[in-house]
This record gives sequence, structure tokens and C-alpha cells, in this order.
Amino acid sequence: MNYWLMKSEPTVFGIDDLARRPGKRDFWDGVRNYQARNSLREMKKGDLAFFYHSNADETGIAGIVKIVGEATPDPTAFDPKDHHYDPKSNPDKPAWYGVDVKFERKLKRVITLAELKSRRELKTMKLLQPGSRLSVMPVEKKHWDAILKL
DNA sequence: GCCAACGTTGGC
DNA sequence: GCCAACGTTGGC
Repeated sequence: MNYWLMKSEPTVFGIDDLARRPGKRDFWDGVRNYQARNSLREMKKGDLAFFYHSNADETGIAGIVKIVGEATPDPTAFDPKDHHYDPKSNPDKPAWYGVDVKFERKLKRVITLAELKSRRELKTMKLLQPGSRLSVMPVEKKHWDAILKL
């Protein structure tokens, strides 16, 4: 079982949008970066991911989602009307993928980026490396556990 | 709104 | 293959 971190802007799609429909699955689409895409394809059913709010009033980890469906081609890449449309992508050879996620729980409070940065034990997290802008990335178990203890 | 860091594109 | 120009991400 692996752990992940997935970013979204809460004004577009936040943890509350998931919390509103418990038990339902949502397709995590719109990822258009190859490294992030590769992480999506490595995800297995049952993996857990932190739901991270970027560009938010409170930037940080807001909740946890469960991966309930492994990577399948992202249909928004083929839809000219979609904001994430990729004119170069070809349905016969899909470049972009998404996974199915399900709401697991909200954290009692948002664990802010500032707090994550302040923790010595989290220094080596991928999220905190300078210039790290990936919207989907792996989280080491030791970091996952440490964060849940905050 | 600003801007640094990064990814992508395209000319050569 | 190099690299400048441009677009995007995301913190502040």
C-alpha cells in the first residue's frame, strides 16, 4: 500500500466537494504533467492520498482520499470544450490519465504548508523541496505517519 | 498582483 | 541538441 499527495485549488474542487457526497467516487482528472501522470499510473486500489489545497486561504493538507479505481484515460484531454483539452492527445494512444477517488475523511484542521515546513522530520518530503510543483506525488510512509500525528 | 521555478515549444 | 521565448504553477 502506497501513500500520495494530490493538489487541487479548493475554489475549483476542494475536499468539501468530496465530503458532500460520501461513498460516491469521483474521477480525478486534468493532470497534464508527465511526472504527475506517472504517479497516477502507479496508484493501486486501496492506496491513500492527502488532499492538498493549493492557492487557498489556508494552503495545506485538508483531508484524505482513498484510491478506488486505478488509472484510466482522462476523457477531458479529448474534449475541445474542456479547460484541460489537449489538442495533441490522441484517443488511440492516450497520454493523460486519471484515477477514481473516494472521500475518506477531513482532517480536524488544515495542516498548513507553513507547519509542514516547520517540522524537522518532514524536511525531505517531496512536497517541500524547492521548486516542487507537482500536482500528484508520492509520500513516504514515515512522512505520512508523522503528519497524522500533528 | 507579483514573481520565481519549472515545463514546453519551436527555430536553428 | 541547444536555448530563448512563452505559459503555467503556486506561494506570498
